[in-house]
Amino acid sequence: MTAHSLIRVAINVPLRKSFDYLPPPDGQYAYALPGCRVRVPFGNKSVIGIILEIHNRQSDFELKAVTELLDTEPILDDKLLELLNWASHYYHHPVGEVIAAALPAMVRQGKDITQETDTFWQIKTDLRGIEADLQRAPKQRMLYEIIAARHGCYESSLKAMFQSPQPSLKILQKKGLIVRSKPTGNQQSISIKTPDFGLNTAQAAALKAIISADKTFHSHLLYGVTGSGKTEVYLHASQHFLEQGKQVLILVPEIGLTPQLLESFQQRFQIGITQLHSGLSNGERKRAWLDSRSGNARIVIGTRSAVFTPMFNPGLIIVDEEHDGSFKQMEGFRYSARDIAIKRAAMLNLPILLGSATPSLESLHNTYQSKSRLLTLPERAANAIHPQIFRLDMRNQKLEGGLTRTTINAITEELKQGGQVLLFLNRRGYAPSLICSDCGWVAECQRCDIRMTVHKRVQRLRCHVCSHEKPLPGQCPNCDSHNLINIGQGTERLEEFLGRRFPDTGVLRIDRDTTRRKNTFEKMIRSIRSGQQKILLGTQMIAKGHHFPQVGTVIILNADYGIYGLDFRAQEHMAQILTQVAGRAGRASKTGKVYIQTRHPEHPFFISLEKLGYEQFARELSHIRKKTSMPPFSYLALLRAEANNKNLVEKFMQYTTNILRTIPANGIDILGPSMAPLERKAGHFHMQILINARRRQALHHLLNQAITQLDTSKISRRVRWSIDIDPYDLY
DNA sequence: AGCACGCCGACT
DNA sequence: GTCGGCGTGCTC
Repeated sequence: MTAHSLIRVAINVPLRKSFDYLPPPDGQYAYALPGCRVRVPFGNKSVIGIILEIHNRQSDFELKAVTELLDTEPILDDKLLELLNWASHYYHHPVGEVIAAALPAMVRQGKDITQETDTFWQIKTDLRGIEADLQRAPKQRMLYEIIAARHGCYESSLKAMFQSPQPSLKILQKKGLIVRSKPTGNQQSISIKTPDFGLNTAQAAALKAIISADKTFHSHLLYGVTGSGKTEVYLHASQHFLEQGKQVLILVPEIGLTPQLLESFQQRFQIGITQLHSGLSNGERKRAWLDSRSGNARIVIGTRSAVFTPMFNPGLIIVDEEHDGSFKQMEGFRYSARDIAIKRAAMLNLPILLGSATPSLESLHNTYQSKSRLLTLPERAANAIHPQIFRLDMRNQKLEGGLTRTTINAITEELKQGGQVLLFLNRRGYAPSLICSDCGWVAECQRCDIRMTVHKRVQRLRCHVCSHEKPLPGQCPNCDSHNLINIGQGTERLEEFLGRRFPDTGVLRIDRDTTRRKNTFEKMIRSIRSGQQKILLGTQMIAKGHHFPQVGTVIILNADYGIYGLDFRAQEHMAQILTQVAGRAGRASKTGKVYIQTRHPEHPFFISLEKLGYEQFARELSHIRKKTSMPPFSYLALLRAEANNKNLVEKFMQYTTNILRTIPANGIDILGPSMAPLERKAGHFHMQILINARRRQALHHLLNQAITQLDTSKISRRVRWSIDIDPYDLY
């Protein structure tokens, strides 16, 4: 480093640039490296930034000096920094904000990250003779056994495996069974608890493909229906890398919805497993982050933002339920954790495993293009009995509680046989609209262009867009009539109806309203498995990856979204939901039944999906996308803008469109500007421009130029605008 | 974003 | 007279 070196710093502000500083005044300078945190003067305050680069280029600014260097070694290694830089460019999002998204709050705020001294526990006495002591204390016994099996263990690893191990450890220490000590060095060796399950031919082939080139980038799409044994492949593949002393990163859509995956890993590997998800406190998140970074945690399982977790020695990345929309961040820095995971694997030269029973068209397309390898797990023989599917015409039918006669008979029949019934309705609340039968008044949100949903139990009207709510009126606010009627079906109303219609049967509703409190979802899942409730109903939540072995009949109430849906992904989504939900029906012993209520029973959508099965149907959808030049055959960017003044948004959008149209570009369609499908949201007017490009390169080139102009324009400061690369939906 | 500066309206 | 509204500019 020369004396002229400047320090380029990323700061968490929405500006698409970084800032140069002079080295800190004292000898800390020598340690200043990319990836270290610094405290710097910024405007008239002091903020934390991350060093991006040390360089000796000229600067046009009157530079200030770094106040303080906070780390003596980088907290983000070069590879991770490179990934974050790439993401910043790819998503056209300010680096400072991208880096901020990758750091736990405490690290971002400049808190000390030296790991608090981690107690290392070892076995002092053999269990012989005192077994009785631990007979009544299963937790202590488990802790003891883990410490014994691993020849000693860090307390932090135990914390990652158990709720709060400290009290039990104290007691074990008092009993003289364990002792604090120095690490012996071989605690990294893994212990595999559950005996190895054999793999079937397809699983073994998949495993072989994954580990055959275990030190180079390869993308694998593991395609298999629920129960085909994907988890077993994850476990074996992980084992291969763990045995080499490497770490495994596992991304899941929502940790609360996939507790079995975590359980499987915890049961199989007596090794540091750490979780990263929204339910953690700031302290816990920092701890998990540090454990992954130090290599103390060997398996890291987390949601979206865990894709940025630093790792000491990464060996494999797994993305479970890769098609799931929750991997896409929908606001602020709008990234796809799945896509970034693929990029990260490529940069680190590691294999990546994407798993799904209903892969996204993008991932399937990658396999057709040989960018990814398709590993198919056929159904196990026991599950090969496909459910019977019945499409029920809702037209000209007398509906009871939104259900056709046939549907109700099907429920009665299943209950008679002692099985469970699962009803899928993607609408929470009691009824999606409230209208006055005398004057035609409709309950609408004052701040959004949408009808308010009736929530009967809490006696309130709620807006599902902006969460605005108000008391349920007793009479029409317009004409004082008492004839207010609920229109349509929500899960709450369906629950009420089913409770009345089947009074002797337990009914369980699972949606965001009934699972709001922590852990209720898991409790409900357990309760379903125990068979207490015979009728289950819920939204999307119940469609995600759970085995309910006693469910014999599945009923889908609003399948028509897949036909009417304006969104270009509507059919793909509905096909995924139908396939996943239908996969819940029936197990080895008897054929399951799936009833789909629709107004278009003869629509090709249903016929093709049923006839072709998911994979072939996905190919058909892919042809349509190709014809219409939509992803994965084109690349999209959505430029959105909002303001409380409609006029202003329109002016900004016109200005932006002019910029976009004057930049020469090949193979690019600019659609819009148009009002967003929901013109008014929470009192703000929304507009958007859709940019559809044949080539990614051209799209980025266009955006870079347009953004430069927008960033320097006055009007852009008066609206909130953002760019969404590879948007998940067009809303 | 967050903050300061600055220039016009309705208050003690 | 001045408190405060938000339009404008700037952050190395």
